[in-house]
Amino acid sequence: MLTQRRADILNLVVDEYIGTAAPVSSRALVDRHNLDVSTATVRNELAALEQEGYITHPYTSAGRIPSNTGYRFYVEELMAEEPIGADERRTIEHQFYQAPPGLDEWLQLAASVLAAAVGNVAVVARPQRPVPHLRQAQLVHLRPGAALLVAVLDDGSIQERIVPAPEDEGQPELLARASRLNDRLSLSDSERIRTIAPQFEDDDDRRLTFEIADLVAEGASAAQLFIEGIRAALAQPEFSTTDRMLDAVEHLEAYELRGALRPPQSPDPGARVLIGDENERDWLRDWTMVISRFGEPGGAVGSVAVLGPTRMHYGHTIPRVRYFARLMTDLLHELDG
Amino acid sequence: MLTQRRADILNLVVDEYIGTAAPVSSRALVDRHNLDVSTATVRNELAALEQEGYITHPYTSAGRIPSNTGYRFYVEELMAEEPIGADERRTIEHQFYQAPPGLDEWLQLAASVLAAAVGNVAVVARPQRPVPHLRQAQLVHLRPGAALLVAVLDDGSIQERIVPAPEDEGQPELLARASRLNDRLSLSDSERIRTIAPQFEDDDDRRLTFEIADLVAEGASAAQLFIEGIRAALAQPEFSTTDRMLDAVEHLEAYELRGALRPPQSPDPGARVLIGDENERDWLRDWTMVISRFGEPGGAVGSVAVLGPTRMHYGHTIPRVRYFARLMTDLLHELDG
DNA sequence: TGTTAGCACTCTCCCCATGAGAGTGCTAAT
DNA sequence: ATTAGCACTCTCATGGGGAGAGTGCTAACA
Repeated sequence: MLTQRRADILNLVVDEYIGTAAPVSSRALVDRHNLDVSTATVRNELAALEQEGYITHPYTSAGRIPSNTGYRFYVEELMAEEPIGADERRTIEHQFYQAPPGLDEWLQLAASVLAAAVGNVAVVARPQRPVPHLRQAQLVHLRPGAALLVAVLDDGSIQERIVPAPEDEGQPELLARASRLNDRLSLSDSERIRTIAPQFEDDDDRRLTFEIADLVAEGASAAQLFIEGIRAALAQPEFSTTDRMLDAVEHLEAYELRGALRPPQSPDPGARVLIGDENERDWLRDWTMVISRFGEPGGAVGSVAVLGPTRMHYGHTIPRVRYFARLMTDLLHELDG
Repeated sequence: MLTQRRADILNLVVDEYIGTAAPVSSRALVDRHNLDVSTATVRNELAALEQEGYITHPYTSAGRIPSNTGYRFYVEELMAEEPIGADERRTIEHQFYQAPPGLDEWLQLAASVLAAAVGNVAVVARPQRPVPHLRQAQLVHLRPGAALLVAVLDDGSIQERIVPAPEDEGQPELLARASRLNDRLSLSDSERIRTIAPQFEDDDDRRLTFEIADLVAEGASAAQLFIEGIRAALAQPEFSTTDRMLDAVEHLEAYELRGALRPPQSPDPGARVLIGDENERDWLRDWTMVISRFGEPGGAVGSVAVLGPTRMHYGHTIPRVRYFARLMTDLLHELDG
């Protein structure tokens, strides 16, 4: 365990490094935080902290930089959380009540406001149920022999597909068909829909039922992501060379991020912090991800996450990720009545 | 007008510069294209071409670089188009027939295949009608007092919104309402829907009709964009400094690109090429945009575009943009029967 | 035993001079 | 009209040098 003074110094080193992005010297610590010991004493403590693995040296004679272990200790024991002031809260919530109401609008807004608040990449994943159920299916006549099948699921998402339809049926017949199907299939998951299908006498009904089962199953696959703040994140000194920037750009897109976030099982009240190699993906080795799940247990669950360099303003970012997750939970409630 | 030889030399300069991204010297021209004149002669011609504004000098004694006028002349008079081979065509089309059928899937695929084919940013805009019409509206019961209003438009897009509903109505009543509304509103544009609204006796019907008119109007606003190939474009020497890369990243997002593409009026058979300051947006000053519209006149019209540095492989890019526009037109036909 | 002043040592980074190399423009000859 | 020849210009890579920032260590001190 670290002595009090050592912990204090580690705290200062991390704070300083987060602020300046430059290796921290003993002089800087003493001068800027009026410690009542000399730089030599601080140097001794720094050497000890390095010994124990909390900080490193880029080269023999530069200042100290926190290691991943250092960051982890900082996040768990030292960090002072920067609370969200009433003003900030009001400004943010105001934007949501001014925006046109609607889940997608709000998710988009959340991503961009959060990104602006933390100056890093913000990712918001649309809430999903692990097993979505059909709320209602609809058949829209397109032309003889083809219709648009639209399925509204219970997590609020809409799936669509063009399907073959009986040549001689127009909109009225399709409406009748849809209501016949809805009577039997409404509120079922795709598995159940598939088991019901064979019970339909009519060939077309049966075929359409399988199509509906497919659509419902699709609803459980990839969640839609809202990504913002790439430009701000890339402006940081960590990406000062073009190749690092290219690497980042390559990975900061929906497909890759979906993999990094992974499907949420259930909401969690706090925020998980994954620092550097605590992330599974290789390309995230130099990144930190702060992630929180929102929604109701048993209901649709989404994610709010912030991605940035390991040198991240943790005390600022973590409470804000938590706050946005809570906010989204509240907004979901509002939609559900 | 340029003499034949001068035009030939300009052609070579542009080809060479497109290939190497380095200023072209008289020596390089003579050696690599076994001209039967000396470098001195070529230098005289280059000086003349510079006089007439087709090429420039980065500094006193470097090779020549095409100017925007040079590129324009090249595109209109000199460029050899690189036709799309049967193999390439087959590979591309194969991907579309392998993909799950559906407009969005195809648009996404088009963006990513085109981006890979030209090594630059590809943007595909979802087809829209200038004045969309309602195909069918649907009301899905969410909870007492609220329903999801879903509108399917005649360009295949789906708009949704949560709306208040009479407290005591369940799904059956809402279905009846929807079919009542559809009978009157189907195939109307938002303007007409608004004029029909007052004819409804029932207050809720009237209110819902206005909501539907809103949704249909929204369908005419921002087109959905599919953007791919950012990473490839940024890897080019034009973006060799981080600030240029940051600039590019900042602008290469849906909101900005929508402005740059502007809503299409009607399909065009060819491809428009906008070089450097021929673009309206300031940030596109160093970019070239090759754009083509697809769809049927009078129907929904979308866009296929490629964005890259003015030093772009025009002979390769232009036919491919044209080809993808034709391909998308064909695929639209397939969806419409 | 913990703290501190002092100092030698190390490493980076910026600056600048330098020289090679690439290319042009011009002139005079063909 | 073309070309050889040459002076001239500008870039870019290289390396040396010096300033600056910081450390680690030692020896003195409370």
